Amino acid sequence: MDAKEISKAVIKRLPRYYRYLGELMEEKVERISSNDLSKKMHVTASQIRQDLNNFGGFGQQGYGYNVEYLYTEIGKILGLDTIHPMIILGAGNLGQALANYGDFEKRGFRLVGIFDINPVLEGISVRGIEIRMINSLPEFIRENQVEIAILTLPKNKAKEMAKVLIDNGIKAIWNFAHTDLDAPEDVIVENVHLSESLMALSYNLSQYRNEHKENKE
Amino acid sequence: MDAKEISKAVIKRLPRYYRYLGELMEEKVERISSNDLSKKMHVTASQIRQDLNNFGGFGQQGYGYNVEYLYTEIGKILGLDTIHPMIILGAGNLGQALANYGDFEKRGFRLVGIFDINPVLEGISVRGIEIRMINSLPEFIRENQVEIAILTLPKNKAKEMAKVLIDNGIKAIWNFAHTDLDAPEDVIVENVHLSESLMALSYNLSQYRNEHKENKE
DNA sequence: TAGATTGTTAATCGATTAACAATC
DNA sequence: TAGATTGTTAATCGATTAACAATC
Repeated sequence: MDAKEISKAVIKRLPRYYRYLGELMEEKVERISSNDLSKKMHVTASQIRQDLNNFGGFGQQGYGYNVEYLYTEIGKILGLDTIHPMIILGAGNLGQALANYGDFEKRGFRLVGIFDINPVLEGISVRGIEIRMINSLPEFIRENQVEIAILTLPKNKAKEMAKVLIDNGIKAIWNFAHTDLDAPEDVIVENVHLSESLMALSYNLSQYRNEHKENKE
Repeated sequence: MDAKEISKAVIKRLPRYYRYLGELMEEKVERISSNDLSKKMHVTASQIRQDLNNFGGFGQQGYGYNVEYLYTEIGKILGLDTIHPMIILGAGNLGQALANYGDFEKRGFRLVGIFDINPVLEGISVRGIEIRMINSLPEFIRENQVEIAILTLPKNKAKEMAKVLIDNGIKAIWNFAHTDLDAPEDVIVENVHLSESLMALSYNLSQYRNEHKENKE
């Protein structure tokens, strides 16, 4: 009874609603209409109402949406009302940067371990968490009920380590390696391919230049 | 005469084609059909042919696509055949991690400067590039013809600094700050909202759990 | 009550997939 | 030439927008 499947596009927009609602709360705004929110966010009011109604009627006719209530509800939908024990695999620059990013913690993402394959790093602490070696990974995942693994290893190691993670029962992988991972259906993989994002930027840059070249000749 | 507008969805897929073609080259594969590539990438062959034909007929009937040729052509489309001088704004953990990421360089993204607002960091070198203060930014952008700014400042500083960048002629901003930026149409903004990506992962995690709860009771 | 604004259905738009003639 | 595979048109599918009755 999983009702209607929610489209990926809708899911991707939810965190942005959540962010704007958080800002409205900081500004002590109590209620907002889909129309006002649409102007702030540069989307259509219709899309906002459609998106929210996938999850239930959070608004009230003639009134709009209660900001705090909607914020909380979207938080629940996103699973931010639960603690998610999380490890980092790859204690390089990016891994350490993510380890040092404190905001995750307050959304329920609790970093409990950092792992690497390089013995030189063993025992070094990042944000009070000491770097462990891969051989202790299986036991650690079980004992700490780790759900999420952040994968910041180089691509040649990533696929192999993803397998280890999956074999040991990890539920989700946040993948920063420049490769696609093979994972069974019940393991969630969310990719952050930074170089691909930069290439998209680069495309738009070249594109804009070409479009405006003729006019200048 | 900018012909037909290419959809954003297509652009987002190009870097992935580029990555797979690069891997095929490493494996010394000379040619590939849309059908074989579609199996590797888990997309439809039809989509591959449609996508590529937005930019021209790169294939040959009865033969398929020449891997190296297609790789080069997609590289050109993405603007990877040009040098893009680039600066980082925000020398925190993430900024330094990106500075240390060497792969950008070989795609034409040349890091020429790192800036911060914290005077303590002034003069410290990251990857041979010393951290500069914001007051020298305008002159630096002009003299080095900087095109791209990587914005890794905290969100309260990001909007303000984006304005400085734009006023001084930056062409594109790769935005890692947890906020949307206001930019005129001719300035490209590519957002990387890491926490939103993690929330999407979290949603899928909760979702999967809910779908399988009933079965276990 | 009258005005405002949602929830929801219907219409439109765009993107993906299927099909096949063209052609190497 | 026969077989393979593209480029491209047509069909389908899904997502976005518009419209409006329901209702606070």
